[in-house]
Amino acid sequence: MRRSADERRSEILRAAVALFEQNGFDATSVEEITAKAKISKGLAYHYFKSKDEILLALIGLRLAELDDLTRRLRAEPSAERRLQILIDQLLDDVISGEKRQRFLITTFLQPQNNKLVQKAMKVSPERFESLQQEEIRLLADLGFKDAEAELPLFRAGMQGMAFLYLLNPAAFPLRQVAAQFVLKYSKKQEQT
Amino acid sequence: MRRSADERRSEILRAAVALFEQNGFDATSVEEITAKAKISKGLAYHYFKSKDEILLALIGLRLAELDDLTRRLRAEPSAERRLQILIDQLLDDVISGEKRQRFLITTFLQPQNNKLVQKAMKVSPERFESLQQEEIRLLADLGFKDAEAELPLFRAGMQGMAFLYLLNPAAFPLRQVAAQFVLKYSKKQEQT
Amino acid sequence: MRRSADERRSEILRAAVALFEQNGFDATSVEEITAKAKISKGLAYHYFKSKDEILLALIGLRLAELDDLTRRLRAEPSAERRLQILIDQLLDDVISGEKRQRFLITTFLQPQNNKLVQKAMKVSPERFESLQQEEIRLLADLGFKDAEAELPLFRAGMQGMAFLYLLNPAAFPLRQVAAQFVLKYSKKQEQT
Amino acid sequence: MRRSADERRSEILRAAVALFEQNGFDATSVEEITAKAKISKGLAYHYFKSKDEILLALIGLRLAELDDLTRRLRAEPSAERRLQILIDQLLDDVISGEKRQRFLITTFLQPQNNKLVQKAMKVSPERFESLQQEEIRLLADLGFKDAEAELPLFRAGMQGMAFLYLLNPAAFPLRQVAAQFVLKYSKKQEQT
DNA sequence: TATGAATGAGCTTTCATTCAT
DNA sequence: GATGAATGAAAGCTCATTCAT
Repeated sequence: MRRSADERRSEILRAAVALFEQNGFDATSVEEITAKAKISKGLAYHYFKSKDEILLALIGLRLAELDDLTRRLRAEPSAERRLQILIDQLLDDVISGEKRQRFLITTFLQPQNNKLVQKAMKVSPERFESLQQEEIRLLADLGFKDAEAELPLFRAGMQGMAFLYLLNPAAFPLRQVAAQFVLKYSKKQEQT
Repeated sequence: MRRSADERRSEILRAAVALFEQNGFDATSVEEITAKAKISKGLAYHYFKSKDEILLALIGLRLAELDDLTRRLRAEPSAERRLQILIDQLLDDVISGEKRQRFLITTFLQPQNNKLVQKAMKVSPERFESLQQEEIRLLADLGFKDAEAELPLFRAGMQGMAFLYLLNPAAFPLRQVAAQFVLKYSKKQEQT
Repeated sequence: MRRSADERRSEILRAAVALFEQNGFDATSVEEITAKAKISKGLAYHYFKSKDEILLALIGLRLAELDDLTRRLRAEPSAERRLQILIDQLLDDVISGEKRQRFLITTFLQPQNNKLVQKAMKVSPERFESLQQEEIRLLADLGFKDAEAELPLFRAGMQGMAFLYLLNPAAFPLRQVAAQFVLKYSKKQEQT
Repeated sequence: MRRSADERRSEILRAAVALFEQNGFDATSVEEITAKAKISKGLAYHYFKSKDEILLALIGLRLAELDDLTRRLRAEPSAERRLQILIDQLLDDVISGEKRQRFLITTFLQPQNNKLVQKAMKVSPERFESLQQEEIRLLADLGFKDAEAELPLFRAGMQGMAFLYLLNPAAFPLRQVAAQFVLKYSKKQEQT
């Protein structure tokens, strides 16, 4: 069955990510991926130079999604609504994409993946810069005088919620905590 | 060379943790561990039923350290100083034990380790309960009317700082952010 | 060197059976099998899921040979000649295939192989039924009024000869005893 | 706990035989044997030079039992009762000692055990000779003119019954067939 | 006698990758 | 493009045996 190269690549990536999420990168064999994608092993190596390249492509796809978030933040004038966009994105990533998020986090944290991760991030470094600018603008618009200084703490709160939920979803009331978080940062305007 | 059982176990664990931190659990072979511990492969299996059991022992050791933290919190009357204890512990874990912390986090997050992690945590479940009680007491003493409700957000901030530092130490000014964090929570007394 | 899948499977089985006969299943390593078949170790696992599966295939091949015997019995009208067919088969199995027979017997008798043997026999259970029917018909045609009741004793005699020969070929005059056995069962017509 | 050497040896052998019967010789480790016998591994090697020596001792014990059978046959004047003694012994060996019998047969048949078996039988070769004399005498007394010529067929019947029962106890009505066998050989007096 | 720490060779199995077809 | 046969290295684990204590 002839398909376009892009279609093929997508099929392989779709199969791979499902298996990586479930069993981890190391515990997933190329054989399993190709079986799930219903292609031969040889063909997978036609499209990807190695198993690592598959992971690389996966990370790339994920990072590309950040651009969309940045764009949406740029387009929204209201600071409150921008804060809500960020929170909604977090909730969606972490609740709908629970397994994927766990997989990405562990991939990024494992030192043996360092080179790979560096490689993936080098593709478009301005990506992170743009998002950060949006976050700073948000904090400034929310009333923080030194928004840049506030950013790390803001991010820590965000990532911390995500992390604790992923660690034990049943034990962490993510939606509720997220609402508290929004409240805390919305009120900031009148303070500081 | 004959050694006592405890000594040997420790040597193996010491070698294992160093390698796990550096290359990850999967990428570390039992052969490498025993080479580093300067013993034969067979002997490792004399002391640990499997490679997984080595990891289990390692996690157990780490969790046991929590008890010490809880004890120190209990013993300290001043809320401000208790907050500082928590922060210092965090800084120490994450700066001095950067690699180890990364290793533990990824171990806990990877779904393929679920059973293992469950097993390790079952050993002493009251451990987490006690620490949580201390954290709630701290927040209450810091002036939070509903300390229990505040806990998740507090923890999110703490874990988020640790996480962002581990993700990219050079890009996250941990000490500085931690200071901000302390400030924010110390002031709470007069608010809410 | 590329070969067809069937060819390869046969090569592996041929090598395996020779080694199993000589040294036993447990004492034969997959490495030895693949060395003898002049292929890599990995390839054996491409064709057989496990070492056990190789044994399973071997047993299957052997059991399939029973069908041929049943067919030949069915086709022969004379009872005397049918008795001779059975005896000839026994002599052939046990004299030409001495080692193989010893290997099969021990494989079937060892309790640790129980599951394997059950699995191998489940493939075609009617096989044994058909052969048994032929044996009963033979005994009936040889003059036994209750052929079904006679069958176990008949079989015991047959198997006993085989067994004693295999136990110590030099000490058991199989051909001669087989001739006595034939004589005894041929005369039955006039008796009982 | 100090015990006599003989007691110790017996304990080890008892443990070993139970495990060998269940899992086979190869699949039983010395560790398992010593655990079952509640002694240390070192001690087992104090009493037996090797794992093979344990098997050797086991076979020796079994062969020694033959002497008792021979003695009982010698002491009994009635041929019918002697036949019954043989049959009873067979039934007992094979029904009560089903697993053990299976283990012994496979041990004797496996070519890799040849040297071991030879060694075990060399201890007292006259043992087999004596029993054989008794069997010949029995057949003669039962009315066979050429008892010596009849012996192989007689033995084949005996061993065949044992073998078929061990192969599949549920499918072979041993007691009933044994009764038929006795009948057949008892009547011989008037024939031939 | 008695222990169990220690070894080292060997086992089955997996797997990323290559390549003839 | 597409297949799957083929490789070889390495992994986790077992085990008979030895030996210091």
